[in-house]
Amino acid sequence: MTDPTQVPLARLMAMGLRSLVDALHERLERRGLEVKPVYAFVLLASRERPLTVNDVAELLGFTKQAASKLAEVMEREDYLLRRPHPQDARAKLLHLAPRGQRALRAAEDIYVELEAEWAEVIGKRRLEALRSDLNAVLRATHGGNLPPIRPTW
Amino acid sequence: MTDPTQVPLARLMAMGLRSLVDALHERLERRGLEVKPVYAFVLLASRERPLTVNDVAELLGFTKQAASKLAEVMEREDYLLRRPHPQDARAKLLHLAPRGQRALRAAEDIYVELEAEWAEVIGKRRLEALRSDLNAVLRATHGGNLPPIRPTW
DNA sequence: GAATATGGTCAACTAGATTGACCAATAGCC
DNA sequence: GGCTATTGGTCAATCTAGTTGACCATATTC
Repeated sequence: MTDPTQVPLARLMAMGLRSLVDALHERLERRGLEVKPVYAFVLLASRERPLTVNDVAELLGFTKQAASKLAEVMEREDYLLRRPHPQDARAKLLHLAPRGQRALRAAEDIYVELEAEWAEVIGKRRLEALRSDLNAVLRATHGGNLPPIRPTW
Repeated sequence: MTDPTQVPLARLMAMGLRSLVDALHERLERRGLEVKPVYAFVLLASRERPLTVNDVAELLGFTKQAASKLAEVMEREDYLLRRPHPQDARAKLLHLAPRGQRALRAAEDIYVELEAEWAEVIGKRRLEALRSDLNAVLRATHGGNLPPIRPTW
């Protein structure tokens, strides 16, 4: 059975998140990039294609108003560029601006570093297992989708 | 090498956390316990011995003022009981009040359920691996200790 | 026993979210 | 076609969970 005095699973997740986010942003800052944690999630999710404001709201798990504000700030700070959606005149696509591109590449670099450091402790195989297991569990418990990022606190 | 288009590790952690916290609190609420996520972490950490206000601050990763406020609210809502520390007249020990005891037991029950559900997807062995791998990585990257719980956002 | 550090609280403030009202454009439907 | 409902986005006001800063009482150090 599960030992009830173990560290709770949610706490492990929380600490893992905290640890990764802190390390990422420490190293981003050393490269002169002072982005807030939430920026990095948005940039990383914009790799394949530009997101809409609503995509951001869903991704992060907050209201579209809050997502709209965030997009505005990130545009003002030159991470994003709001441009009209070619197919839908209501929507806007959040393209990566030059600084956003740079921050994204830096974040990707740093993730490679961080994952290497994790692999040094538990090994490459176990790290990949961790990744794929989490993916599997999350999709299984959320009808094939991924849940929002922001923790309910 | 690491596929750069994969879901970022921090995002997996964030979603895992979110998923567990949401599920826990949904089920706590169904049992008539309307606690905030942060309460559960404090209660679970109080299992072995009562914490001080400063312990709570360290555990969660915020200021002692904020921890003090939290303790006050949790006392007012009958989850905790602030009592003088027998060895140190400055400090207070946060004992579990009756409702806190109940909430703690409920949370433990629900964690058993949730972990069983995760195990259904990835298996018991992999779940234990996940737990021990996270533990190992966190301790290794934090000088043997565990980092705070609250994500920097 | 003086100086410093630690545990805790009070008060004022702030950042980052929320709710609610609203407009413009699209989609569904008869 | 044209009416209605839905969707994408923003503005404004508000709320809340945290912060910073000042402070007191007790412990610790030398």
